[in-house]
Formats: sequence, C-alpha cells, structure tokens
Amino acid sequence: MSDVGTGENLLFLTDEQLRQGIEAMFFAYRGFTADPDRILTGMAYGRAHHRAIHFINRAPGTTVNNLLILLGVTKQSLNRVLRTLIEDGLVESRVGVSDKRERNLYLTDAGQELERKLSDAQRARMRAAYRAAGPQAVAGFRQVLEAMMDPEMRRKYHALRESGA
Amino acid sequence: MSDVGTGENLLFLTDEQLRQGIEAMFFAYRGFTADPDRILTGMAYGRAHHRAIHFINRAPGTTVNNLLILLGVTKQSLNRVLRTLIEDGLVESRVGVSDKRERNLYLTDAGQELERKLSDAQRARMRAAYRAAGPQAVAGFRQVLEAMMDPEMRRKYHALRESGA
DNA sequence: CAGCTTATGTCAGTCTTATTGACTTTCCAA
DNA sequence: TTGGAAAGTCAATAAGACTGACATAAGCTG
Repeated sequence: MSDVGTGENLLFLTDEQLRQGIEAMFFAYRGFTADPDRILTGMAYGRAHHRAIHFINRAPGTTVNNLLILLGVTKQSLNRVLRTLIEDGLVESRVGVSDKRERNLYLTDAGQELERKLSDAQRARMRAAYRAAGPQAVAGFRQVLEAMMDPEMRRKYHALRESGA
Repeated sequence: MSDVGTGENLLFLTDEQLRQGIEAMFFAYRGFTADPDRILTGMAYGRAHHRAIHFINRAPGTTVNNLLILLGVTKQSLNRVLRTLIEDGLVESRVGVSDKRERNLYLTDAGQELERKLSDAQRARMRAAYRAAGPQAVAGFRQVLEAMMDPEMRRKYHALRESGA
C-alpha cells in the first residue's frame, strides 16, 4: 500500500511515519469504541460500565481490587459503576471464600446477555478488520500493540490470556 | 510468539482471538496516551488540548469546522478548548482569505514548542514499539488499524497523509 | 488478645470533557 | 435580497474521573 515497512526499509522510523501511526491509533480507537457506545446510548450505562462488564466476564470471580488495577481507575470511580450494575442485577458480588474481606464479582444471566450484545458489535468490527488485513497483518498488529503497553499492563494482558485461553 | 496468524491458520478469527485483540487495543491505548497525559498534568491543559494542538500542527490553516469533524466533537466543546489556547497565545486564529466567515488556525511559536514536547513523548513510545516489533509488524499494524476506522475517518486520515507527506 | 494492615464501601467536593439547545454576528451565494 | 453556512457564545446537564476523609470488617502478627 504505502512504503511502510517494505522489507528492510531503514527509514520507517521517520517522524512522519510515527505521526501517521499516532493518527492511525486515534482514528482506529474511535471506530473501536463506536459500536458499543451506540448501543449504550439510551441505556443508563456508558463506556465505564462496558469495561467493567467486559473484564468481569473475562475473569469471573475477580476481586474489586484486581478490577481496579485492570481498569486503571480509583476505587470511588469503579464503585459508582459497580453499584449500579449490582443494583440492576447485571453483576453479582459474593463474599470471598478464603478471604472474607474480598468480594468476588460475577455476571448474572442478564449481565452475560448485555456482555454478549456489546462484544458482538465490537467483535464484528474486529473480525472485519482482521479479515480485510489478513493473518500476517494481524500478527504484526498484535506485536506492535503489545510493545506499546506499559510493562505492568502487559503482564495483566498476558494473565488474562492464560486464564481465558 | 502465539499461534496467531502463523501463515494460513484459518481459525484466527475465533472469539478468543478477537477478544484478545480487543483487550490489546484497550491496554495499548492506555500506554499510547499515558506520556502526553503525564506532561499535561499540572499544566492547565488536558487531552482535548493535546488533540487540538496535534491536528492544528498537522494541518496548519485548518478551519474550525474541519477540526470539529476531525476530532469528532461539537462546536461548543471545541470552542472552549480553542479559546483557552488562543488566550494563552499557543494558537492563532486568522480570518479566512477567500471566505471571511472562516477562521484559519495556526500554532504560534509557543504552540509549536508545546506540540513538540507532547509529540516527542508520544513518538518515543511509538518508536520503541516499532523497533521492538519490526517493519513487517508495523505494516500489519497499520493495515489493521486502517481497516478498523469508520470510512469517513479513513478518508480524513488519508487526507492528512497527503498534505503532511 | 491487641494492634496494624488490607479490602471494600461510601460521602463530599471538584475537574475535564463532552452533550443539547438557543441565539447572534458575519458573510457568501443564488 | 434573502437563505444558509461558519463561527462564537451562553446556559444547563451529564459521564467519568479525581482527591480526601472516614467507616467497617476481617486477616495477620507479635
């Protein structure tokens, strides 16, 4: 397509190339969040609820503290979101088994239903992009994204893959 | 690394693979914005100011309306940001030449200085990620991101490349 | 057991970014 | 000349985040 990374091109790290990468991230992230955002508009929920639901689904039984770190928000901020989800019967909070101070979080059936609805939309876009770009491009995509993460988040990302795979 | 896209693997579009892509986007975007956010903390500016500065630098002389569409925000929202940047002498607003209703936006020297400071940080991370992943991965990264954009934003993205290259 | 620490929850106040709606001024163009 | 477009502004509102302070329950350690 362009001259980016055609083989051994040593100039692929010019400022211009990097700026284009920055803009690509910006515009792509807009697309990435657009579909679930549209679904959530009209419901009483926003992107923060989506994120909480996603990770509770992904790591069932996770504690509040773990979710806090995963999402990179404060306790107070998460609590507001979590409270409404629990009140609305989408999330269940069970007292920890080994440590009764902890709360283990699970999606209820209704929670799982919303999760599927949201992730269906997001995965459809992801799937279309993956198909259009091809397997080799997907591998590169994942490599660059991973290299862009903060080390701590990269660990969290890998931990999810191990439990979820 | 993993089994993602090793050649002709036809199963690379499983839900699990797509979920991992979604999470990779989430965590990577956090890293992507972390450095400029850190710099802006303490200044009177936020991420919205960064975005405005970025695109004014990228497309000098752009109109308010064009910037609106580029950033995907409302006039009122942009105006608040733009006003402070103009008041603080980082952005200059000149009456349009051919159409006097329009305002053409430019960075002042001070504006360019801040732009460089912010983009240096962001590009450094981008550069490190590109280096770690290699040219071929970068090409794939760009392909997938582009496929993920809404068509209208893809056009805007290309328009920037033409003017900026 | 006493005291420290951890995990969670909550209240109050603030900030940034964004929204919708209404209205004005300026000015281009049919 | 009149309609509509570009920009700017005011007001009210919302989501999502923050800090700081405080409370409760429960685990851990001496």
